[in-house]
Amino acid sequence: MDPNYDQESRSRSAPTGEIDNQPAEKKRRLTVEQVNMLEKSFEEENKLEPERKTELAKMLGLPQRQVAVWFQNRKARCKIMKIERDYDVLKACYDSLLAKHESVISENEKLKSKVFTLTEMLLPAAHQTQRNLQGKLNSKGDDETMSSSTALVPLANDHYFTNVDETFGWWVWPSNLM
Amino acid sequence: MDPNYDQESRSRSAPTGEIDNQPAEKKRRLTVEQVNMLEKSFEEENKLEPERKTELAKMLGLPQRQVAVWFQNRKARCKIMKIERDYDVLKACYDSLLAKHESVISENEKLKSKVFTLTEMLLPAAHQTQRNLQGKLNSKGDDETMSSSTALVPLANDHYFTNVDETFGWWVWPSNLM
DNA sequence: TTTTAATGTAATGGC
DNA sequence: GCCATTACATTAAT
Repeated sequence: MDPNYDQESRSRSAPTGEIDNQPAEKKRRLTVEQVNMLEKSFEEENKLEPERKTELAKMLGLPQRQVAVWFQNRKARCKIMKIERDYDVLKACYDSLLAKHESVISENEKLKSKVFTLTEMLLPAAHQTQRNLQGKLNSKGDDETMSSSTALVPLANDHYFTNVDETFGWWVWPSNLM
Repeated sequence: MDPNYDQESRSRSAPTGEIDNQPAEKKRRLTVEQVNMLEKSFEEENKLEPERKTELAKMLGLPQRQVAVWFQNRKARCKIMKIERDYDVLKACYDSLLAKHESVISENEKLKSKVFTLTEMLLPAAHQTQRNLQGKLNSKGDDETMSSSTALVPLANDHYFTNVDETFGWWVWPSNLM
């Protein structure tokens, strides 16, 4: 499945070679063993102390300079990988929050509807109270024509429910209902 | 300010062997003029057709290969810059949404409180209805000890208001209030 | 098969 | 030592 590119074909200089003996050649590509060891070492400790560098270089048969370069490049790679991970994490958070937000919005709508319903349910009581008061004041009542939409209490509508705090700002509750 | 390198190519024979004939040694860095021109050209057109490549190379005194490589690297840089920009944009969106979310949550709390208040306001009416029913059933009423928290209707609490749909699921509205 | 875009990796030089 | 830059290699896609 995976193309087994052998590690020997690319690296012309021997793995044991200290410094490339070929003058004009640039050596490329470390062997998989070298990379594995470097990777393992990097995982253990991101920072490369001079001592470790020397040790690694000797173990891998590489110039210290190359080991140091490898670590630097590895760190750089690490950094951009981090950026990508951060993006993915943030994206997930965003999506999650968005879902939650929509859920709350939905709940909000239901609550508004509920408040509306409850308010309408309170209208007869308010009406009753009002009628009682009126009955006491002028002992004359005609209430048959008064529907909820023409009640003394203004009919609640969407506008009133837009700002929750003001929903009942305009109305004083009858004392017998408080 | 900038070290003026000559633009003659370097490069030795590569395994894949490109057109490399100049024996000149390692010259890295391009001059600012070269970079400026490449940059300008890149802004105009991200894609590098062979013709443009030839023209640019001639204009800059660089091997075509080097121009091509520069464009490749420039694209790569472009990409990671894009990732960073995307992150920033997403972050801003997230913060904005979070603020909105919290605002809605706050409104939600107020609505719940409102529903709670309205429900309590409805209790006397419900109580009254219940008392009337009881009066008809057993003609015996003691209601003085009945506070809102011990009303026949369960007292609404936070739990009941957590899920809006169930807020009144447990209670049947008295027919005279519907 | 040839070319190239995209990606990965090694190396250089400046600060 | 960290960083951006340059260069080369490799793989996928055409």
